[in-house]
Amino acid sequence: MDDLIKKLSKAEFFGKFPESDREALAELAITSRLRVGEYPCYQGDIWPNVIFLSKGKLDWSMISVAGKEHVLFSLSPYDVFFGHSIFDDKPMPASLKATENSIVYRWDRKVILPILYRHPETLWEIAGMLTGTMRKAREIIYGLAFQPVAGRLATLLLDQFSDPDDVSVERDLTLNAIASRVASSPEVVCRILHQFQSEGVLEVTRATITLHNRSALKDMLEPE
Amino acid sequence: MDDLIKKLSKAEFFGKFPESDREALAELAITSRLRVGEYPCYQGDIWPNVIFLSKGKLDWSMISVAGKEHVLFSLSPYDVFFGHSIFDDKPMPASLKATENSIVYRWDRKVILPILYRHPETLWEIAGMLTGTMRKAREIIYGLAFQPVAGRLATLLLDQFSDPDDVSVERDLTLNAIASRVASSPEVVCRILHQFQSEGVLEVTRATITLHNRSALKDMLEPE
DNA sequence: TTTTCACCTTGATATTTATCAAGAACATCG
DNA sequence: CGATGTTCTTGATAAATATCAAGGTGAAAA
Repeated sequence: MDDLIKKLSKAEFFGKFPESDREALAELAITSRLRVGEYPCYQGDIWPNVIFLSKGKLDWSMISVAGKEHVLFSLSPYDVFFGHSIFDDKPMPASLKATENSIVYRWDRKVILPILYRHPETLWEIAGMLTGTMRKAREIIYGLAFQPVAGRLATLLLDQFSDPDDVSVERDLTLNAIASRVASSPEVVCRILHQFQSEGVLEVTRATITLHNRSALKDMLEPE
Repeated sequence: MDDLIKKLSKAEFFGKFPESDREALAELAITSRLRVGEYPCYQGDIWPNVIFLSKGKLDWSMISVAGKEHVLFSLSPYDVFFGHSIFDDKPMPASLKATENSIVYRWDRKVILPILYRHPETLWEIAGMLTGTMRKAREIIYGLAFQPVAGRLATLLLDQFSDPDDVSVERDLTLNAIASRVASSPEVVCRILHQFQSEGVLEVTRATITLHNRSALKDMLEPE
């Protein structure tokens, strides 16, 4: 419990709250333990909640009528997520799916709204968070509208190698997982990865990816 | 001036404000007249403003490094738009472009923020508006990730024929304009339009489009 | 150690989409 | 009314992507 209070203080959003509010939040939180593959919230649900991810990983993903999945982004520990329905009571436009065993704290609108209203700046901060998500969505649209699969894959890789010193990463994503993030198929991803390899940009083995030429990936995105 | 106060009261967002606030807003608004093709805000600008469109039409669109344009949605009279920068001081992710001669009222953050803070519920409403745009973005992503051009075109047409009684619309969009909304090229749009015609779904002339089979368009989106 | 299973890899092929080019239809303006 | 410029249309072609199928690889479980 004290543990949760401390964790909340590390969250970008709740960190700005006064300690007393965090205590109240910790008091009211509903804890869930999620197994890999479970969905705390499913596309189409009315789900007026706020969650705080304490441990694990959640994917925010859409599922098409044909059954394909597209992962828009993931939540990591200390992330806070506001369900769309909390603002407009309409169905959720995508699903949350646990890709690791996770621990999640949840508050219903009825519970959290009074606390949020204690300090109006908080409400303004919410708009800031939502703007952040809108910017992410914009990047996704940009990729889909203007870039070929190779470009989207390059973006994803640059994201994985975000630390300029890292030249090698464990492959924690399967080809299927990658495909569902770049809106393509595992076969195509496989081919492009090997094409990058043949161009000397990187090296793939079953367990790792080693980056040899970061700027080649960047140039692919902003030609010049 | 009184005119503006009255118009503001018809806006979804400002309509919920007390009259006195609308008066203050009308007082502080900066008016711009825009010609077709002008950009009140350009992708990359820091633009911490709120605008109210009184007359005309504005497109919210992204431009790729290669120079292609993708229109995400349009603003119509009485729409209110919050520039992303107002929440996070970062560059705007897309541009606003006048596609008709327009009249726009604008408030800078410094000016409007005190008024918004008068009533905290207002701040919550903002989150609701942003959620609305996020839902639009979600639809766009869904189209790009899961649907072929024909499907996106079908969605756009159903949108144009939103009134179930309308079977014929003036073509106010050129093939180029349509292409930049479905992220494709005018040639491809032209072909698909004629393909729809040959299937008896609709009829295209230079000036109008007549819908013969609305459900065929819908079935295209949700196969079954 | 063998079995099993999920994942990766590659080829062959079909489909979709983009692009280039050229001509036709139409509207506008002098 | 003719000239001009934009928009539409269509063909030919190339490129990108999806899909199906089959076999390979490695890790974990029995």
